[in-house]
Amino acid sequence: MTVIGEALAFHLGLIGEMSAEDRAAIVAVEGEVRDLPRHKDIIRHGDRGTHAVIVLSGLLQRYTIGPEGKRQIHSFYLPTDSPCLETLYIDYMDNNLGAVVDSRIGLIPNDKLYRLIGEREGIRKLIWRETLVQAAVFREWLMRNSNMPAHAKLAHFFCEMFARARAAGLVTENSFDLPITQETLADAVGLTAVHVNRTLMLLRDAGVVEWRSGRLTVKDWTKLSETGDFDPHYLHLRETRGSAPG
Amino acid sequence: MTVIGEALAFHLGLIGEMSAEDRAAIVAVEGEVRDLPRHKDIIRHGDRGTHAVIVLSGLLQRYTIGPEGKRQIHSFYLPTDSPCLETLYIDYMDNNLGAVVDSRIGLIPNDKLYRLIGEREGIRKLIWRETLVQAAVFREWLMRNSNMPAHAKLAHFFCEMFARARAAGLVTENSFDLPITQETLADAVGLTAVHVNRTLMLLRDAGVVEWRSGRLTVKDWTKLSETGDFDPHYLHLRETRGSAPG
DNA sequence: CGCAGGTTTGAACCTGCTCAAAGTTTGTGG
DNA sequence: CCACAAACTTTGAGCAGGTTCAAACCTGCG
Repeated sequence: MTVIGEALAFHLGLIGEMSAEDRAAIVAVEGEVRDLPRHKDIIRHGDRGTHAVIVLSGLLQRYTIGPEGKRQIHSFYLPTDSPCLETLYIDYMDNNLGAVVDSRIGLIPNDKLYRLIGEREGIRKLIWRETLVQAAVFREWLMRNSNMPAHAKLAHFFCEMFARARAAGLVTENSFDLPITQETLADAVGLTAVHVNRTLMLLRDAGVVEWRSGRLTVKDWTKLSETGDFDPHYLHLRETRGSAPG
Repeated sequence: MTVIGEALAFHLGLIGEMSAEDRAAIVAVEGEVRDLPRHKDIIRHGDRGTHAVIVLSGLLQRYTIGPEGKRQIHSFYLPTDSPCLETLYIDYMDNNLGAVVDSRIGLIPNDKLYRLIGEREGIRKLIWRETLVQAAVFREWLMRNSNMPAHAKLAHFFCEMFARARAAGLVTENSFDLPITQETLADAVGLTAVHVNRTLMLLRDAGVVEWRSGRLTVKDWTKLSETGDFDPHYLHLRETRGSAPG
């Protein structure tokens, strides 16, 4: 039983059923634990992925840099999230993965996962499913960033992060760590830092959310999810009621 | 050997190597061929996917409808494309799949694919890979719709469709069928039909593309791909030179 | 205590939106 | 093969949400 295996089993358990045997097999997975300082990348555009990554603490981001230096963030990864399962069957990366703040990650050699996938159908299903859920999240971000006005974008974003944090057991008292800057948030939702700032003040004044020193508190979930037109289905969590706090 | 199996084998062959045995197994796959009239959906939000879909002729679109009736298109599917491979391991759909114009599709029962996936590692890899490539496309659309000005969005969109059409062997004389309306295009790139129209005229006047009666002709690939800052890597095509015409 | 990174503010600007109407093309029935 | 309707494209003019650039203001940290 390893920290990494433990985290992976926990995470996969959030999106599907797992037999005791499968769980045991996953929990036994070993890998390298590594500390990743803030702003450092672990995977770069063009790399050939050889390891799966799992977040143990901190926060990671997946992003690309556009031609005029514009950064588009594709997703954030909370502790127990595992980006890069896609490296299993994609030859080389078309985006970057880096640490938003000092983080601790686990690296699992793809070989180990290939073996599990080949031997255990249940695990194969779960890992495959995990990659599909991530695709669903990308689609939702596409919808959000293409079609929503600024205040709805922010609300939707907060809802997603809250729902995921909650499922991962990271929420206490309706708040959780979201250690990103307004600039970073702007790069995620496709707005300017300035405009994010102004919009944020509206949400704050409306008593919907509080966001200070890297910790987000949801003051009024109903208003927040209505503002962001948030429907957690796309996260395909087993416990979909995970969307409402309580 | 069936039309459906044939098409699927061809499509998977575009993104990875396939052994002769695997090819034979795929080509033998049977399914139901069905005609889908324009604007009719084959899969709806909330459905439980039981079949994989493969486009035989026409054009499909994947989309969601927002709260104010706004439609976001997530992707278009050209002949031989196969949306919905994800239904294999996702319980229910979080989006719709419908026909843009009268189309002919193949329906493959998931059971048949489960068997192939379980028995043949090569096929498993290819199908999984296909679902991952689609995720990469969603990420690219996210980037495009979040960060690019109108003219670049259109150019990028045309580049992608052209590159994919070309890989699928649908391009002749630098042109291919793109039977969508400006309204539909607007819903894909996150603009208004009016603004799409105006932007289109600029590209046309600049001699970059011609788009008339549902057929797109690329007049100047270099200018087009520069305008759209298009890099075909994310399509993960085996023949990535598929991006340049000629 | 002072600095660096992050947040807040202001004011002018511009891209893309809205609404509404006029053209044009496509398809259908007579 | 024409006539008509429906669908799609084009045009205009005013408007607004979000951007830009620049400066001031916090806040946490060494």
